Amino acid sequence: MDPDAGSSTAVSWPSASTAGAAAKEEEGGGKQVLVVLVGPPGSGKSTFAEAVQGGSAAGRPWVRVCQDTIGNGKAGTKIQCLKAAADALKEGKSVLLDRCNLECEQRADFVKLGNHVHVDVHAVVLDLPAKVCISRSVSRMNHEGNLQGGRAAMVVNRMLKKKETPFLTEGFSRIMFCKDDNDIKKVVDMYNVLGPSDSLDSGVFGQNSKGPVQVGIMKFLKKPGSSVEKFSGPKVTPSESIPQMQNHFSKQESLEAGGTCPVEAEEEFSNSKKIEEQSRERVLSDISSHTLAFPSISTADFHFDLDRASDIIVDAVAEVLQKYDNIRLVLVDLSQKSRILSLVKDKAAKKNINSNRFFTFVGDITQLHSKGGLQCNVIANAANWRLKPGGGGVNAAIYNAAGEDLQRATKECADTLRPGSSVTVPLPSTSPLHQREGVTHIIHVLGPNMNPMRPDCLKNDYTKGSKILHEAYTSLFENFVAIVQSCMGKQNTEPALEKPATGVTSPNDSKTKRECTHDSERTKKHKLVQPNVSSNQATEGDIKRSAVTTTKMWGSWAQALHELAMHPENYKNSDSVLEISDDFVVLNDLYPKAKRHVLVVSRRDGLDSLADVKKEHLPLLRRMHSAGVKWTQKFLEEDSSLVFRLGYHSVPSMRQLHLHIISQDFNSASLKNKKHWNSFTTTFFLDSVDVIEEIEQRGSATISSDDRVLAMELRCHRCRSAHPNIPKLKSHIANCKSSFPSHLLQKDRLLSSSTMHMDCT
DNA sequence: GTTCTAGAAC
DNA sequence: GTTCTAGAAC
Repeated sequence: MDPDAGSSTAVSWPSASTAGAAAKEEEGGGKQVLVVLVGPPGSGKSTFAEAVQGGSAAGRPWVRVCQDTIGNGKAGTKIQCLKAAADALKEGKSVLLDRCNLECEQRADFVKLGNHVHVDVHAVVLDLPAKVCISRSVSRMNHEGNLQGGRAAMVVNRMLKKKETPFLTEGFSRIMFCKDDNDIKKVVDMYNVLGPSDSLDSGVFGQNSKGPVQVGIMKFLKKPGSSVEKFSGPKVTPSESIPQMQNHFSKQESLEAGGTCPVEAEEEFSNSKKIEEQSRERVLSDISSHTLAFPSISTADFHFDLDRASDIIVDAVAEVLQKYDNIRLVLVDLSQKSRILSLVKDKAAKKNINSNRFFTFVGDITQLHSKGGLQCNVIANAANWRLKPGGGGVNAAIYNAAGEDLQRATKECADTLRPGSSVTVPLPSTSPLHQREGVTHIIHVLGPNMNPMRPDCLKNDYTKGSKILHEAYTSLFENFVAIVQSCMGKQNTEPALEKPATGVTSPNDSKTKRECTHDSERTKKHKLVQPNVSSNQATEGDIKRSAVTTTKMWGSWAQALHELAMHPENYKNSDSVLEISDDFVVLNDLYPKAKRHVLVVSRRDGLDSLADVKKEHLPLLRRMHSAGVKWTQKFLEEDSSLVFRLGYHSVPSMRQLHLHIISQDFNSASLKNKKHWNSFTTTFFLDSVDVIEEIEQRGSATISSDDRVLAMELRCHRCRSAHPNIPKLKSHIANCKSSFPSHLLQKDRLLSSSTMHMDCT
C-alpha cells in the first residue's frame, strides 16, 4: 500500500511561521504528534528524523529526541528520552522519538505518555531488509551511538529477532510502514507539509499483509487467577501526571534495556521473565480475537446530546470492563473529526479506563482488519427496529459488506428489536465480512427512538432516552460477553441468558434460533416465573424448559380453570361450557380476545401448564387438539370468514393446562392491552401442532420463560406493521387484508374454511 | 386472568 | 381536558 494513502486530510492550513507557543495556541484545531520511530540500527531513523525536522515547510515545530545523543557522551536512557519528550510536548511541540523501539514494551511508555497528554501517537516503522540495515550500520563511521563495525551486525541481528510489529491497539492512532527509501521519502514529505493544526487519519498504512502475527499486543487480556494476571501493566490512573510516571519508570530503570541498541539488552531478560512471556503469549493467543467494535448508537438519529451520550458510553464500558476481564471494546467512527469519539476518548481517560481494553478508532467498521489492521471478531450494528438493511450509515454499510448471509441469519434470530435491546447473529462463514475481516458475529443494537411513526417514540425525553441508550450499550456488551464465554467454552459468573429470539418459531428453525441471544432485561420483574425455575441450574444449552413444575405459586384468581377441570359437573349448566369429556372441558373464554375464543382445558390434575407436559401426555394433547379442530370446524360452519389458530401460552396466567382456540380477527372489547395482544401474536403463543411434534421428538416442549416478548411493540399479526397503541392497532387490524406470514400458512397452523376443505359460501 | 388508578402521553 | 398505559391488588 502506498504510505500516504491515508493522508486524505487536506493540508491547506495557513502556515504558522512561529513555533512553540504559537502551535500550542492552535491546539483547538489539530494536535501535536508524537512520532515513535521503529527500526533497528541502520534503518535510517536518525536520517528520517533530521529530514522531518529540517524540512518542515508547514510551520509545525518538531523536536527530535534521540537516545544516542541525549546522554551527552554517555549512554542515554529511556527515562531521559521520556522526560525530554514530555517536556517538548508540554511546550506544544511535536516529537520525533529516535530510538529503536522494536519491542512493544519499549514503546509502551511513550505511547502512554502521548495518550496522557492527548497528542496523536504515530508509529513509523522503518521496515527495511535486514541486510540493508546491517550493511549500513557496519560501514558507517562516527555513529552517534558508537555502534558500527562488526559489533553492529551482531546487534542488528539480535534485535531483529525480538522485533514486534507495532499494532494500533498499543495506542497508536496511525502506523506507517516503510519498506524502502522511497516509502520513507513519502512519509517525510507528509510530515513536512503537516501544519500545526493538521492531523492525519488513523489507521495502518503500507503494511505487508503477510507480516508477522503480533501477539504482544494482547497483554491487556488478563484473566484473574491465571498466569496472565502477572503481566497486567501498572494501572494507569487519571491523576498519573507525567512526573509521577517518571517516578514509576525510575523504579524500573534497572530493568529497562537502553533505547538504541545496547549489546546488553538481551541479558536483561531473566529466565523467569521469558517463561512468563511464553505463557502469556500462549494464553493470549487463545483469546486474542475477543474484540467488539461498535459504533455510536442513536447519536445521529436521535439527535442525542453528545455530551450525555458520551457519558453513557463511558459508563457502560466501565461497568462491563470491571465485570469481565478478557474482552476488548473499540468505539468506531468513520470521521476523523467525530466529536463523540473525542468526547469518549477524553472521558475514558479521565475515568481511568485502561486504554488497551477500550479505545476509540477512526475507520470503516466493515473494513477494520483489511484497512485498519484491527482484528475484531464481533461488530455491533446500529440497527433499525425492523432489523432490515438500508437507511444509510452503519446499518447499510454492514448489511452491504456482509451480503445476503446477514439478512438470512438475522431473520433466523429475530424479526424486530426493541429500543434498548440487542440481538446476536452468528455470521455465516460464507459472508464476505466473515472471510475478509474475520467477523464471526454481528450484534444488532437499537437505541432510543424519536420517530413518532415508530413504537416507543421518546420525543425529547432525555431521561428516558438516556436510560434506554444505557440499556442498549449494556445489552450489547452482555451479548458480546456471552459470545466470548461461549468461545472460551465456559460460562462465568454472569452468563448472558440464552433465549429463543423473537419471531417465528418452528421445529425446523428452532435450532438456529437458539444460537442467537437476545439481551436480558435485568430490571424487569419476571412475575410469572418463580424462583424454582432454577435458571442457574441450566447447564448445557441453557434453554429454560419444562422447569416449572408443581411448585409454581398460583394466585387465587388463577385457580378458576383448575377448579373447573376438577369439578366440571358444577359448571355443566353454564352457558360457557360447551363440552365435558373424561379428558377435557371445552368452554368459551370468559373474556374472549376475538370473535371466537374457546379453551380446551385438560382435566389431568398436576398438569398446570405446558412446562409440565411430558411424552406420556401426548395422547391427551392429541385428543385436546382433535377437540379443538372439531370445534373449529363447527365455528367455521357458522362463520366461514373466520381463521383460527390453536395453541398454548408459554407461561399461562391461569393454572391448568389449556389449549386456546382463537379466531384471528382479534375483534373483541376484552383485548385491552399489550400483554393480551402479544400473548397471541408472538412466540409466546406456541402452536398446538408444533408442541405435539416437539414432544414427540424431544419429550418436552421448549418454553421460553422469558416474558419480555409480552412487552414488545404492537405489530399487526398479518402485515407485521407496528402501531403505537392498542386503539390504533385495533383500527388497523380491522382493515388489514394482508396475507398471514408464511410460517403460519404451513403445517395447518392456521385453520380456515379453505384449509379444512369446506365450502366457502 | 381482571379491575382500579396514578400518572404519562397527547 | 381526554386517552392510554402500566403496575398493584385481588
